[in-house]
Amino acid sequence: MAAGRPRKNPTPTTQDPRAQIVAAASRLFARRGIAATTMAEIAEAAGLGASSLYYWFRSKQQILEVIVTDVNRLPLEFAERAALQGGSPSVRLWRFVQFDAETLCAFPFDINEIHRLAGEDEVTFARYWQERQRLNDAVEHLVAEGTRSGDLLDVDPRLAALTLLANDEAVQNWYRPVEGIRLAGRSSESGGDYSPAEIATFVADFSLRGLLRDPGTLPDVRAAAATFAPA
Amino acid sequence: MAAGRPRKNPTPTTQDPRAQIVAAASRLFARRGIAATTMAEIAEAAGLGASSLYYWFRSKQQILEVIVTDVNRLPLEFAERAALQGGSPSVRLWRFVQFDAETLCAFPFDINEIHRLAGEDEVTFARYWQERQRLNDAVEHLVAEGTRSGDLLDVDPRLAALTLLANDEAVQNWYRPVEGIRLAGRSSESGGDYSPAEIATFVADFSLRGLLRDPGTLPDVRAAAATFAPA
DNA sequence: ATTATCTATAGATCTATAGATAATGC
DNA sequence: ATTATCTATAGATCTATAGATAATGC
Repeated sequence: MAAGRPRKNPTPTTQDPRAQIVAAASRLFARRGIAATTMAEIAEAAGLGASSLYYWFRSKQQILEVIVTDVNRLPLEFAERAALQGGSPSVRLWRFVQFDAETLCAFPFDINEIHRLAGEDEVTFARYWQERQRLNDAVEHLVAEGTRSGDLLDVDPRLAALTLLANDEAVQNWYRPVEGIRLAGRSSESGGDYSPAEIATFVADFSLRGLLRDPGTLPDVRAAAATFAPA
Repeated sequence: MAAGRPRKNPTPTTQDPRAQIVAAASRLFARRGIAATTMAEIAEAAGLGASSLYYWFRSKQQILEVIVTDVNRLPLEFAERAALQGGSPSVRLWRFVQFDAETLCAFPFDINEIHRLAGEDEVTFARYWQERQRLNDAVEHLVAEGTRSGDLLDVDPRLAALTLLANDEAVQNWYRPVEGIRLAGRSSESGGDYSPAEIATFVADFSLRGLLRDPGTLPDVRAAAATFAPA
């Protein structure tokens, strides 16, 4: 209908087109895959004509770049805040794994597809790779600390960090909060569904038990993690 | 140059076009993603003209269907053979996880993308979902058995099975045997690379430690698993 | 004047088919 | 006659740009 310029300064406007485009693209990327989503679909979902999209973003990659930043940023911020909040290395690690897994449940992108696309354009995704690096390093560092303190087994800290992060992301391989998408798991009659928090706690328990020198201390770790949970 | 019909009966011919197409498509799907791979690229990689491909396969989905069957079939066969070979539930589980993780290292498809595409066409991929089901059930059953025997902790067997399978597949999120693809992990100067066997063993140890009632028995489990390894 | 939208469309690419052509086996 | 390939191309779709148009703030 009407063309023209919407309000901008009065309030930061929840209608900000960039934010709406990003939100629409997020939903579509998660549901149909990034490569399979067209600019026209994104535009329509954001309530724009197909070509108006190019006024805000020059390409699909640039939309993806904005989205994808959060994948690393949220866990990274948590990891760095958690480091300050204290607690033993294993407590901090439990907290991190629980947060990371739960975050990724709510963020159902295909990490593999993201890595592929981000790998094809290292310029646009420079920040992504940089933060990904920091995340890897932070977790590796935390594991190494735990090993040194005697909390954790004497594992290869880098391999352990990669495995931990991959396992958190792996939840995506079968958990789908989006409707209309078939679950990899059996939709059995009883108890077919799990909540993100439930899944994340399971993964955190599972992971820590896999690393703790004395797995019997897991209940204490869990309790301590709950107490100190950063806001 | 020359058109015409190549030999067929004399020997089963390692040149079988179907097999070559599938092999070429596998490589491309793994490297560039399924959605991003065109029929023309597959044809060229298989040494065919773009249109000759349609003589063998009517669509990309039908090529994928052939490929994707192995993702479930190999672990499934292993799981069912392993069940006959005996050993305690935890020994069989260790063996399975090690095999599954190592297999998936050599099979670098994006499981998430496969699930998405296979979910969009349940007719073509009926067999895939059916075998996927059996695999889930087999692992769930194995975990339940271990819980009953007292080998394993009293976990939710379905959630544990989903997590185990997802973790094996998660190795794909950072392990890439294909050249030219950037690793998610840090390419640190020293010891940046791990072999599939090494990774799979780490994952199996990690997973079993996460489930064993007495993680101290892990070395025994490992030793027994190695001894009884099915051919 | 600036900001943001629209219509229209060029150009690239991709899927899939039609129909000609060639080699082999009967 | 059958099997398998090729060339050529129609038709669909997608990206991205050009240029007109409209609303707002100065």
